[in-house]
Amino acid sequence: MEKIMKKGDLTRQNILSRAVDLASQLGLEGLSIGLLANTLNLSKSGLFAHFQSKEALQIQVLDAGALIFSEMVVRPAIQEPRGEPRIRAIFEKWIQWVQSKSNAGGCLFVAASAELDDRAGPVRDHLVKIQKDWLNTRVRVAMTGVEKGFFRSDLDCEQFAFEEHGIMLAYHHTARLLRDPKAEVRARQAFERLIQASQPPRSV
Amino acid sequence: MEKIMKKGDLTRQNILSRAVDLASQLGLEGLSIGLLANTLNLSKSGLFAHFQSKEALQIQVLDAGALIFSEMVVRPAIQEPRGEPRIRAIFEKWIQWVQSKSNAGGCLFVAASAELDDRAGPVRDHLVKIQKDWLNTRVRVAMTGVEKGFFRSDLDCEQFAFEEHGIMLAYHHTARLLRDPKAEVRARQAFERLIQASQPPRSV
DNA sequence: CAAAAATACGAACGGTCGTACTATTTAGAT
DNA sequence: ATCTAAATAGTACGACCGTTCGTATTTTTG
Repeated sequence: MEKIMKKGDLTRQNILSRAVDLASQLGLEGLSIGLLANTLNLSKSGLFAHFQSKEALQIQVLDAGALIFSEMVVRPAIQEPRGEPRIRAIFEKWIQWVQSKSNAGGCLFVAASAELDDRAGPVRDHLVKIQKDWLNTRVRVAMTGVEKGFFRSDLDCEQFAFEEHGIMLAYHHTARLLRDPKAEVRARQAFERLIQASQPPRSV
Repeated sequence: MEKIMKKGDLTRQNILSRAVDLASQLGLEGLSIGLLANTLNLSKSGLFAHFQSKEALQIQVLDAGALIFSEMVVRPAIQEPRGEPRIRAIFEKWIQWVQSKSNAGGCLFVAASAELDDRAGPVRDHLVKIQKDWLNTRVRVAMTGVEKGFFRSDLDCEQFAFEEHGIMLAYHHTARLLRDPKAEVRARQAFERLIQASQPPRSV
């Protein structure tokens, strides 16, 4: 049974795929229904009928983006063995995600975070949930790093995830806005320092 | 001679002050001339006459924001003594800047960076210049930290500034989007770890 | 105080925005 | 092949966008 999907669902997926691209460039607010329809050779009203409001579209764009992120970053990392390999895989895939050509406009969530951090409403709430989920995932992975003995037993895993996030944000900024070719090296260096500080004290 | 400023320059300053606020909430693109005029009881065309285009307005908003940042962060930090006090003052004032009530919509430059990182044109170029200036300032301050012996002589000062920036970005995200009350503690902890790693090796 | 220059206003322009309604086309089931 | 329901198109709406222009008002200057 391949055909669970009616035709409408297929075009909706098509729309969302393009919408994720555009939203990463123009932001969730800057993404307009008319423009989105034009780039897909659809009528504005025909496209609009798939969502009942722009707000609903924005929420589905976030979900579609999160799904891609899961497939490109979370899934391949999760199937690495627990401990060091998985921790390093997350960072590696995350870097690749930022560089990914499908992210022509930069990471959708970096853009959306800056855009929505001071707005209220369901779109913001949805973004917060997605971001907290991703944070928690990384906290848990750090915990398995502790269990496997790769990390110190007294490591503050939430602190680890916080600092890891900071490295990625600085990388995003340095690579995408400043276009500094050293950005990736800087990010890796910072990550190695974070790893080292999280490991059991060196036997001297 | 107090009156170098004609009346028009005064209102222009007023406009820019409000515009910086609004832009930090709505972004540089989301900031509209009509709305800006309304909140100031000005006519749209009267306001527009001060700038000849929205693009010019956006550039001046960035400059106005950079000026406020200079006065709230750079200047007080610079007049601290070289070395550790100045380095810590930068971080401290920077944290206060993010919390500052004048930044109701979050840091203008975080918002603008995410918005403009994939656009071309003079507004983006202007933002890049401002951001590079700030980065260079911090690199130079780190260098004086080396000269004063507070930091290791082989410290990579650009790397230091990169990681410092990451901590602030993670703080911004964690405090403003996630509304995590532990954000500030996390940021301080990360900064202490960065400081410690930058200091001369502990005599054991 | 008058002349000149700077500043602000009101109305209007062509566009695009999100959304609502109605029609037309298309697809799937019988 | 026909009927029904889903999917898309068409049209219109009021609101707001950035921008222009002509005019009125205020400020500065001589």
